[in-house]
Amino acid sequence: MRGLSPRERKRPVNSDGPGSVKRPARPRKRTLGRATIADVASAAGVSPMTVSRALKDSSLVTKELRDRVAAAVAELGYVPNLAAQTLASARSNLVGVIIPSLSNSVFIETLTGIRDCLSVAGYQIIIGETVYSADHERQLLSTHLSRAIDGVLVTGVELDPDVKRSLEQRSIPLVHMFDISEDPEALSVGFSQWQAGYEVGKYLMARGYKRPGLIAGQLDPRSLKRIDGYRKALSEGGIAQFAEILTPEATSIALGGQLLWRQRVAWPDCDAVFCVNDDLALGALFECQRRGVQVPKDLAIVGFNDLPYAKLSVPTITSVTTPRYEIGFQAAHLLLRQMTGQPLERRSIDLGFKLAPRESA
Amino acid sequence: MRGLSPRERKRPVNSDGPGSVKRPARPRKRTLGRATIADVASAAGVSPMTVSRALKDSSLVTKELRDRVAAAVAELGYVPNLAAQTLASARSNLVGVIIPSLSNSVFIETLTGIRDCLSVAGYQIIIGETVYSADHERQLLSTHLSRAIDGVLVTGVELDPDVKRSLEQRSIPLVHMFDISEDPEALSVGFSQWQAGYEVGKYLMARGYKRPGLIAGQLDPRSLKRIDGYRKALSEGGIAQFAEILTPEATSIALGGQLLWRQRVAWPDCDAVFCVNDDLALGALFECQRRGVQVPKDLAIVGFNDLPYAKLSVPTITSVTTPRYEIGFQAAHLLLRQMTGQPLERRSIDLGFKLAPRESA
DNA sequence: CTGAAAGCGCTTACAG
DNA sequence: CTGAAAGCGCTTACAG
Repeated sequence: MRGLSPRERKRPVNSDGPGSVKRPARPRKRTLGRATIADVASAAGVSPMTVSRALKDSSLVTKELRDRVAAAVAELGYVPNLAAQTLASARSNLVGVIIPSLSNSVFIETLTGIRDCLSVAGYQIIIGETVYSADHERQLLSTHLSRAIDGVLVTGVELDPDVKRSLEQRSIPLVHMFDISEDPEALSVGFSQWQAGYEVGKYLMARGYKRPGLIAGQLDPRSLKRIDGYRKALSEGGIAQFAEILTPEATSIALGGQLLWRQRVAWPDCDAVFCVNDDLALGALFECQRRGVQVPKDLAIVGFNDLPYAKLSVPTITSVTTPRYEIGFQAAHLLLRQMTGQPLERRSIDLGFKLAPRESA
Repeated sequence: MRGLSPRERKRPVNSDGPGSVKRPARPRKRTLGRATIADVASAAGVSPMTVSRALKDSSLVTKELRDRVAAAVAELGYVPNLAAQTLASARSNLVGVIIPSLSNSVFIETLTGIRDCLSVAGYQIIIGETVYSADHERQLLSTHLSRAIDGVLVTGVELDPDVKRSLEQRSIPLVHMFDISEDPEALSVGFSQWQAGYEVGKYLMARGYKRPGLIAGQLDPRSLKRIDGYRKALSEGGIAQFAEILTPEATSIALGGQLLWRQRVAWPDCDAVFCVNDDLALGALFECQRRGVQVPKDLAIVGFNDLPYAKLSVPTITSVTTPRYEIGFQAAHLLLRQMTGQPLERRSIDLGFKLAPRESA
């Protein structure tokens, strides 16, 4: 300790003087026994502030003190208390991420992108699943607010007005993902869902399919936009009546099979189906295989998102490749710039999508 | 406010007396403008403690005050600051969950089970992905420690000794998931991975397959145990040499196809393959279909975990159903009891597994 | 049932 | 470059 007298841990001492009328409460120990910054400080023979600085930005502290601090940290197994840090600095280094569902693997890569971008900047993420419910979303945001998040990433461009207000009120930066906001003020990273649906429709028409149908579950805003774009393309191709099965049920491979068959029964003359996501498409493909419907000869199938199995199934599934990882990464990057007050080149980033023609259509 | 004089927000006032030598620092505002418990208190005409109590356990406060507090909370849009709560109470209401990977959908249901159990008890979870690396796991735990987690749920029964020590040191409850610990002290919820592999081997032998092989990626401890059990069953059936392709590569549907073919080339006489998980099995099935290998006639396929597609693919995939949701729920429940100091009926819970014979084997 | 005081473990904002 | 003081927004532990 190089002759430096270690400082005492400062705690008010109960010097109950003779003049005191009421007996003041004794100082109470409420500590957990974990090493604190004060422990490190006294072990290193410096002030807590020096420890704090050495830990944050070592360039502010001389090498000698820095080394002493490092040694003390290692020796005591000191782990900073982020609750205290958050309270004192009013920064949590926490970013809230709101996604519809973890079971929809579409969002997993996005989470990875977010994490890859944010972790190097020292941020952690807390994930909230809305389960496609606005109520849940509101609830989640409130929880996130109580954790004092520094920013939020939310799936979709539509947001509950109350939620929006409380974020603005606290000036918590927000970036939308998976779609492009119409609001010029809003930050968003994604692609045009409508356009993607439109191009699927155009593609099927161009391939010569005469009677394309559609199956969809979930019916979240993004699916609805794809459906809308798809319809537009069909109308432009002269198709007036849509052969669609829509249901609010949660999407799944199993649901794909069910919807496909309902669709077949209702419109046996359809020669193609757009499944608004790949899980539905895979389920539809399995159902066709089981029922002896040849894909694409009897029925063409198009999925959406290009999940890993789309290029591996037999036949491979025509789908739309979406930049899921990139959406997460870029959205996080944009949020980072906003949180740190850096200038933004643009407020919305359209990452596009890509139709991937394969064997099924 | 019913004639009650709202209390002033107590902040030290700069009464710089004439006797003072140095000018004391002015009190500094560092607040964010968000309503605090003190704001609610003065709006409701009560003390902060009453607000705190009304919010936590309303039975401690008279209905009248409770209502006044509720009104003030609503009016001010008060959201409690969990960082302050954590710091003051030394409880974070945060549970750390360590899983290998979010992209492996096996763990998603487990997360749901955990959340379902913990959320009603008022706990939030923070997820850490180890990416199957012990280093990452150590790092994650350290981050979780700095967030002052009240408990941890970790995948697998093996744990870095350092990590274990620092958890014990802080007496943070820990429950292992997905396997049964041999350590009688440890808490664990899962099933016997070894036994599951063993039964797959027995099943294939019983079905008359003469030359069963195996493909595996990842090679995490649980896969290795399954492999081990599988080998044991084969040995007992008189098979001395194993037709296996093992690789540490991350598991995926695509990898399943590759490994299957390598396995075929190396051992063309194999009549069955155990794929240590369903993704490998699905990839293997696709590869067979593409290569014209009939399943199960030419080659039987068994997967593991019984993911949704296993019962939907054509042919359906024989697999082992694992209680993933239940593991999460029960593990969380056990952790909850441990965290709240309730007695434990048993320290390890074997939830079992179930072989699901289907078309592929 | 209610409240005043002190403390949780950090950092901000100063001062030197 | 370093440190002493005060404060962040809650709760604990008392006292009445």
